[in-house]
Amino acid sequence: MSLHIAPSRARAQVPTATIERLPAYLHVLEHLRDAGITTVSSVDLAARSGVTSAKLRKDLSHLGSYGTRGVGYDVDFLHRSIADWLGVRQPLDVVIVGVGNLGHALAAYRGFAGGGFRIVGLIDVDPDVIGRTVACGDALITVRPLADLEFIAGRAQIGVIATPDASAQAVCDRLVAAGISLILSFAPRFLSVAPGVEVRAIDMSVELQILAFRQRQTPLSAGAVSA
Amino acid sequence: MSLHIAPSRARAQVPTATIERLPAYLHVLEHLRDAGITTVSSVDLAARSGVTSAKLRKDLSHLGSYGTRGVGYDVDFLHRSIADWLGVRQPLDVVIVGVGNLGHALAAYRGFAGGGFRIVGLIDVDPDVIGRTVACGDALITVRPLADLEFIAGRAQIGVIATPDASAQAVCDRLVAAGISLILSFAPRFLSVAPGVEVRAIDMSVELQILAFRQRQTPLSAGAVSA
DNA sequence: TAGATTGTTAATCGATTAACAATC
DNA sequence: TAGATTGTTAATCGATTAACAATC
Repeated sequence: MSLHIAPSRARAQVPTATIERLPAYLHVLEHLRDAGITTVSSVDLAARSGVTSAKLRKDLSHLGSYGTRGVGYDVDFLHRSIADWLGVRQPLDVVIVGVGNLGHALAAYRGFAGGGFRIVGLIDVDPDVIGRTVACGDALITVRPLADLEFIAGRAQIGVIATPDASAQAVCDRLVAAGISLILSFAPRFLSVAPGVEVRAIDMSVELQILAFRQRQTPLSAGAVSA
Repeated sequence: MSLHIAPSRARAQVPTATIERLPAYLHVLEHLRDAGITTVSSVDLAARSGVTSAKLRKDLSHLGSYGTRGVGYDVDFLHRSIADWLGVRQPLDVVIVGVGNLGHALAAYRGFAGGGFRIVGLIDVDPDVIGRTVACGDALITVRPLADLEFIAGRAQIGVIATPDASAQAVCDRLVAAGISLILSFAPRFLSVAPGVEVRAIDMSVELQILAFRQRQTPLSAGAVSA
């Protein structure tokens, strides 16, 4: 990586692969903390996260030096350090477009609050759904019509697309036009967006296909236990 | 990769990264086919899939030679070839444990049938939900009690865990004990399983955190447009 | 001091990319 | 033939791993 551009914020580039694992560590650390465990070794934490200890130590070493040789990591301190580093402490506002079964499931999802996210808006087109109140963590949010999308999106940083496939691209375009640059999509279609907008797409069917194929290709497990 | 073991089924190992992209190509090809487009170039197909054309050609080259130089790929032939190769033609049976909002969303998901999956069972603990009939694609499936898990699992190859976090590991253990070796989990916790069992976990909160962080780290887009 | 465990090094492995010869 | 596009090569890049010196 050597895209020098700009006065460069020194923070030595952390590998993508590492970033994608950090939330998992965070989650395990929360479990440990809740269980009253105060210290953990890289071997233990790694096993609970489904990675090797070498990989875990390498990952953490990119963020800094948070452990004590001969002892391990302080659960609470490491958790705070990673959370700070990821920027989880400063919650991001989320708008969900499409309040069907999936939208409801997402709204009800307890993990959001803990992960530093706050649902600030729910949008749908169905007259039967518009106006209904949905419990999102502690808050009660009223479902608003599609016409209000721009207004609501203006208050959010993240847009979640949980609409049918056919409407996904249109919704995506409107979200981007309203200033959203982070989109999580559950529609089984590739969304094209302007440069600078980050899209992460989850397609259940694709996930199942990958899973099914992996098994077929490795009939005699090569270590198994995945995250 | 050189894990020689066993009489080795020659089929030259295809890279994991390639396998994970194949379902996306498949999906775009379906769109093209439905739109009546019969031929597509690697540049076009790649753009619609969110990858570079070099990567696409390299990926396809691992499966075989399905294009025509100077012309491109026949949409229908390439689709059939990839589908055959992935083994999508022979549908896999799925049991979903946990029929809350997420379970319902999964059951209603149209993409499953097209992707070569068939839902054969729904399990829940809630007396209000047990006995209810849910439309899964064409089929109507009745939600059965947790006690029936082993019976239903015996008829399935894939288990989907859509229960609350607290029950996930227990359900996972029972699925594995019942002979399931492919598990897709939506519980935000790491599941430990015996070697040979493949687990793929999707945690919405983790997905959002990765998304949010990516944006923070690349303030001036480095190409953007992701799959 | 002896035992334990981190943080880092260097070697290996796998994935991406650009370029182009082969060929329609 | 001229133009287009594949399939493959070789170079680059990034991620994983094992081993160990540093240090509690």
